[in-house]
Amino acid sequence: MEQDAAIEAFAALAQSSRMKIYRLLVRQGHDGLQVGEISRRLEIVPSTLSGHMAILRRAGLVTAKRQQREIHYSADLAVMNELVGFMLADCCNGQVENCSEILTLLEPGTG
Amino acid sequence: MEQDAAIEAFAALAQSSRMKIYRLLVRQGHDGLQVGEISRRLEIVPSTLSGHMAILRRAGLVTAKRQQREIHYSADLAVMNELVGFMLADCCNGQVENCSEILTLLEPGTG
DNA sequence: AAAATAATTCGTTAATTCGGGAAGTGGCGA
DNA sequence: TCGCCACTTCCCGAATTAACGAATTATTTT
Repeated sequence: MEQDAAIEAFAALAQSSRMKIYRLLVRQGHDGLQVGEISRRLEIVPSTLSGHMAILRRAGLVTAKRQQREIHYSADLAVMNELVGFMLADCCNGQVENCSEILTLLEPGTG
Repeated sequence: MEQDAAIEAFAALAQSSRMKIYRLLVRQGHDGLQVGEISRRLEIVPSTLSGHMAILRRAGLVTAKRQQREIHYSADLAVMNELVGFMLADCCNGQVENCSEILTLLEPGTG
């Protein structure tokens, strides 16, 4: 992951509606949701929502798949991993023993 | 972690200079760096840098400690953990077996 | 007490972001 | 093929964000 990609991902998540969308898709799992359903659940008008989806898509955080008339979006969790790896790379100059915090970090399902 | 806090953290990192600052501090480990040193290394003028440090500080991503005349900043890695936990909470409706991706995620030092 | 150094706050300007209505695409059923 | 439905693109005003010089606050040195 490059810095520009990381910034794009963070910027995508640094907005109330988009964070709700992403977290909703994370909860939905692999199947995801179609745009209309997201629109109804989060009460975001289609044009606005479409813009948000494009931003999340460009950031790589979600993927789109057309099914008949609808477009299904789902969260790509791997990008979150890359993001964290990038941000914490070479922590404590690689002397991880000086930095035990990081070892206990990042256990899934904590939040 | 609340949504507003998460947004504040992401917004703080969604900016080129601030991401460089944060990653620099992550590499420096517990001791951190003083503002003047960050200013020299990243070539950011003091007033601009000060604003960036305040944003990172308010987001909880870094902590400041005065030592004589200088102020030392260091990264607080725990917040990154909370952030990821919050974003991925209830992944796949809690059925983690449907969502094995997350289990292989987030191994430190990957990036 | 005055000068020097470290960092922050203030004020201005330029650029970016956000939300949503109107209009445009593309796929599907009658 | 005509219309409908799901979604996207275009456009706009309003609000937010970014950078930096000048002035300010806080701490140390002489």
